[in-house]
Amino acid sequence: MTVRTRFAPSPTGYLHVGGARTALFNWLFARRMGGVFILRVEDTDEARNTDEARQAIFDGLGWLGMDWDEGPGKGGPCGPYFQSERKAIYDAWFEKLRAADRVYQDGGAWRFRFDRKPVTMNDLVCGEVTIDYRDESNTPDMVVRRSDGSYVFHFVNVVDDLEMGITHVIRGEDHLMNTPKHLQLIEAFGGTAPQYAHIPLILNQDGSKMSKRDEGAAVGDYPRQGFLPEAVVNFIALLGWSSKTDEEIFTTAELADRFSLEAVNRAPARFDIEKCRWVNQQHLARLDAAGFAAKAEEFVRGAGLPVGGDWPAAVALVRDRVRLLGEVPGEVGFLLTDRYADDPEAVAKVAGNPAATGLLENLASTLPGLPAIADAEAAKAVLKQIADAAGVKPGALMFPLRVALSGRAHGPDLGGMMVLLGNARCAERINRLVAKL
RNA sequence: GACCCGUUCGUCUAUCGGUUAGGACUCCAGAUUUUCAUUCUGGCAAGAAGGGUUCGACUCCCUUACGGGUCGCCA
Repeated sequence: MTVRTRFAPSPTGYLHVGGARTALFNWLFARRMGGVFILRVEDTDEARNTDEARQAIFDGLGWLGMDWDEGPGKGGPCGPYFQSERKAIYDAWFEKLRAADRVYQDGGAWRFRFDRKPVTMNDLVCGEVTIDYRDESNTPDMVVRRSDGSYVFHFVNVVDDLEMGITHVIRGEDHLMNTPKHLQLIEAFGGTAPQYAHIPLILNQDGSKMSKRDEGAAVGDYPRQGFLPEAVVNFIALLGWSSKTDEEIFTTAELADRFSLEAVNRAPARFDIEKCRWVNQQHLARLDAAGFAAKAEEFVRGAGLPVGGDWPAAVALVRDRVRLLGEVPGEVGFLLTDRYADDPEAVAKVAGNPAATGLLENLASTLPGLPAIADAEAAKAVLKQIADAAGVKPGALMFPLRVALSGRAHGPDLGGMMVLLGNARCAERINRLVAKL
């Protein structure tokens, strides 16, 4: 029997990291088992559904690289995959319940009559859990159909899992107490229950429940900041799952190769955006030069910077200085354009050092007459020559020069900067700074 | 409140009765670097508490505490 899993979000907000991780575990499990991953949109709450939310789900899953085998835009033998289009199916299943006298009307709504007995589930993550339905006060008969004729979550969720042949339901722990209800419905239908795996929730750094407003909560925010989808997938996989080895950086394919429900933890995990950034840096570091440049280019252009001929060299010079691609424009800007802002603090520091001006002037007047600086070694030689002439160490010239060339106190290798900028441009920038001193 | 699930460094985690309790993020120190970043080396830091069971418990059992979840004509 082939494994069939599903992600069944309701389009009522943005795609949340918690939801993304639920989707990921379903996707990973299906891929690992050579099964089928289904996307089903649970849009039964007309009042709260929005088109933006629906689109956010598609965009988010697409960006993260989770492709679905059946679902919206893809079709499949169990469609339609929007619950809002499955009314006839639900009506038919509801009739079964009525014929079996398992529902009764209450205030216009229909309630499902629970079997008053202990219900035991065997959860793949939580183990054996029993809820006693003899205690009616704790387990009142549930509404399955509203007075307006529409069906509630429990009903449609169970019907669709049955209709779609779902073999494994992997969902958040907030559904654990719903499972015996679903088991009772399945029994009433005479169906075969899927296996359940309830995964722990994701909490904020402070242990509170993660909500949509918290930092890092919205999957849609990640692309803009320059996270790589594989890095985000890697990081959220590590929230509640472990490879049981010391390795933690995995490609999505590697995760799909190693994933198992047995290795899923039972305790909720806190979300640490710092570590997420570190994971992103690790994935960035694994990109080859061309790959990194291509991804960075998008952000650099987005920041309104020109991507010129020296772009590959410029990006190579700064690539290991960033954890997010969104940081690249700020790092390379001065290499791509002459129009960048000087850091007033850095300039003030240079101005406070009287010896710096003379050094810079000497360098600026020497540079144009020199052959083009070919590499960092050559650059150092030039600086040493100027410094020696003034009887100081090269270090005395380096900070002022860095500020002159980049407008900032910190940056990439100074020699590399000089090579990229060229003698003439270096001289211009030095003169420009000297004029400000 | 009732009913469930959980509890190892600040955080993510390894350990499936016998370990100096390991790794990673963060932080600190050192090396490299003109600077910052990167990289490398080293360091700080944990079994919630109390009872059992056992030759031996982080690991099994019980109690308490704490955390989370669920108790809708939301999903």
